[in-house]
Amino acid sequence: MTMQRVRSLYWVISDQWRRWCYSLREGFLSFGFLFEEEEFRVGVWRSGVKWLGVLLAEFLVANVSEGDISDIDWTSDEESETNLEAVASANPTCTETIVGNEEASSSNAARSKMIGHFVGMGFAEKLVLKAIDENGEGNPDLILSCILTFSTLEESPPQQLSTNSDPCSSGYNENFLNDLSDMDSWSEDELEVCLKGNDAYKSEKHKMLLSLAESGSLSEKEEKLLTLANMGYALEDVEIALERWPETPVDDLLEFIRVAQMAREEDCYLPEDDLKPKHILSGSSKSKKRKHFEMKKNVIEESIRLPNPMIGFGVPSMQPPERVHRSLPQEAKGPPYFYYENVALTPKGVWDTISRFLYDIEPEFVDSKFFSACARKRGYIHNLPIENRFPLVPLPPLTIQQAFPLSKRWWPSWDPRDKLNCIQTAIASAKLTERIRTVLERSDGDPPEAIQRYIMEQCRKWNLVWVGRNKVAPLEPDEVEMLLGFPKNHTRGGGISRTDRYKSLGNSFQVDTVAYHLSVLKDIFPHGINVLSLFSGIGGAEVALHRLGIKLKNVVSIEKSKANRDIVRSWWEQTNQTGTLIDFDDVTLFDSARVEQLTSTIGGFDLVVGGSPCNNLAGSNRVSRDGLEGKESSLFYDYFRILDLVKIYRQ
DNA sequence: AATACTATGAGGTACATC
DNA sequence: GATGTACCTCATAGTATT
Repeated sequence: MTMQRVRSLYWVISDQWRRWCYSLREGFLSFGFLFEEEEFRVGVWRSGVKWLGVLLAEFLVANVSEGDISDIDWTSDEESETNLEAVASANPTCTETIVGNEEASSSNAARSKMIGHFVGMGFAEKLVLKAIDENGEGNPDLILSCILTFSTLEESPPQQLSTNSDPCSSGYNENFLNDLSDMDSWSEDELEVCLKGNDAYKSEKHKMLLSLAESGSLSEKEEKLLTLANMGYALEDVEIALERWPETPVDDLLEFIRVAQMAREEDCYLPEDDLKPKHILSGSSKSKKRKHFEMKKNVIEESIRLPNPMIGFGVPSMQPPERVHRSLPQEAKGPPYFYYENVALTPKGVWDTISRFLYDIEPEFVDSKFFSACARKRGYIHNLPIENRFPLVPLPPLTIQQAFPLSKRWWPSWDPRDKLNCIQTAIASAKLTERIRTVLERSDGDPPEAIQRYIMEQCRKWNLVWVGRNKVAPLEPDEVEMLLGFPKNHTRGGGISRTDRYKSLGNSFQVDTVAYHLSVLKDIFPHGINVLSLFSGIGGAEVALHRLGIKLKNVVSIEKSKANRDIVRSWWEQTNQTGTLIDFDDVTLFDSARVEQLTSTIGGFDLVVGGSPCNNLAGSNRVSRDGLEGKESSLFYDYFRILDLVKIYRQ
């Protein structure tokens, strides 16, 4: 790793404080790097580039936090552990260490936990202590906000490297990076780590392993090591890979190693070649390297692709895809189980970000057309088992003709549709359908092809169905309810307008799809579950669980719209639920105190379910399709925040 | 004041063709 | 590969009507 490479790292923070902190806590350093004036974000889902980032980060952490770099002006205050230590504490054991150093007189375990929590997020302990002293320990959100204020006051977030030397701010990054380039300050040990890719080191270690193998005293890990080394891979790479993913099969390790090698190949462009491991460079021409580089770029852009057919891990009506097993990272495993939903066709990079926050779990993209007569392409990220799912019965109609048998009589032969498009929040006006009718009445029999094309275009655009001779109409609200799997008149009453019914329905889950995924909970929780439902809307998740026959013990529902809350409340009473329904209106105000209180009251949430606002992601939005940072869609981060709190308090 | 209507494309994916 | 074609999308803001 050349120092030039290290210098080109920069930290993606600026106005994105929260993400940075959380990513840090998750163990993924959320930084990017610049290469030839192009920006690369690190941490892209399942792309080799993330691994490159992890590799770089581990290198930095290993070599700096453990070493004694005397000329870095961290601080004169020994209490300040520096944020860098917190970076190291992306490894949870390190967090514990820091908490453990906390004076034993601090018998208050909650305080300790709290400090550890924030330090683990990457804040300097000094700031954390200060914030806790000022705010007490009762309200973590307040403390977080206070810490952020301190941090912001003490620095201006670096877009580029500068010379900020404040140890309590991210200025440490800059010092740390700049000073890394100063080789004089490196201890011999550190240099040895840098150099250990060279041939001498490699062959010696390799020889040692070979001799151990002869005596038959190799551990499983060493055996893997030797296997890969014999295949010609650098021991250095194999060791790093094995250390990080000890349980990983050899095939996956190979991919990691390949990425590591590509990382070093990139370094070939840079002037300082001294530290380069020679075994990787031999015979690689510049054009070949360029090819690699471009390939990696594509990896970023195409890191998440939609499956075709869009059936996720399988749907009832089709043969399951080849892959029927998945392994989740330890930290993602339930309980609590969680289920997150949003539109599949977002602006680029959005699902990468969402996945990165939700434990790097691969999104399951499913089109509800396999569960309903209407399409609904959505992505779901969850930690539920994917074996032994079962669908709701009765199976809903899967074609327009089955769903609307009366329409057959009026359906013209030149309208080939058997599925409706995605149900949205607005419907066609009566003017449009009237226009279509008058156009059609001008011609006997089939209209001219141009007219047919126009009408088909409008029918697809507005999801129109044939309801009479020459007469098309938008779906009625109760028909939408049926297509989405809700009971008839679910959204009726309560003073809600027709327009708002369409809006609420258009923003909802497709119940059969969600229920199919949630069905595995029935065996896990035979006596019922406690549900935290964020962005509940008209209660798609609740209806799905109820229809699955899963008893709802306690449901805490957070929904902004009063009309929607009333709908869920009304449904709750109509269905004679024996559990308790508690509702809140503002997800941003749902803080740790509430989570703690509710957790202790009901005994822990078993499921956190929700689909965060899509309006800044959805293609229909021509005004404010701003991506995940949009006004409403950024509430996704609250989903993550609250899920995180639920996990903390459930322990 | 509440509700209904209307104008407003970009940004993708998927597939065929060259 | 490059290019062209067909198709689809959990919406919003302003205006008109009830």
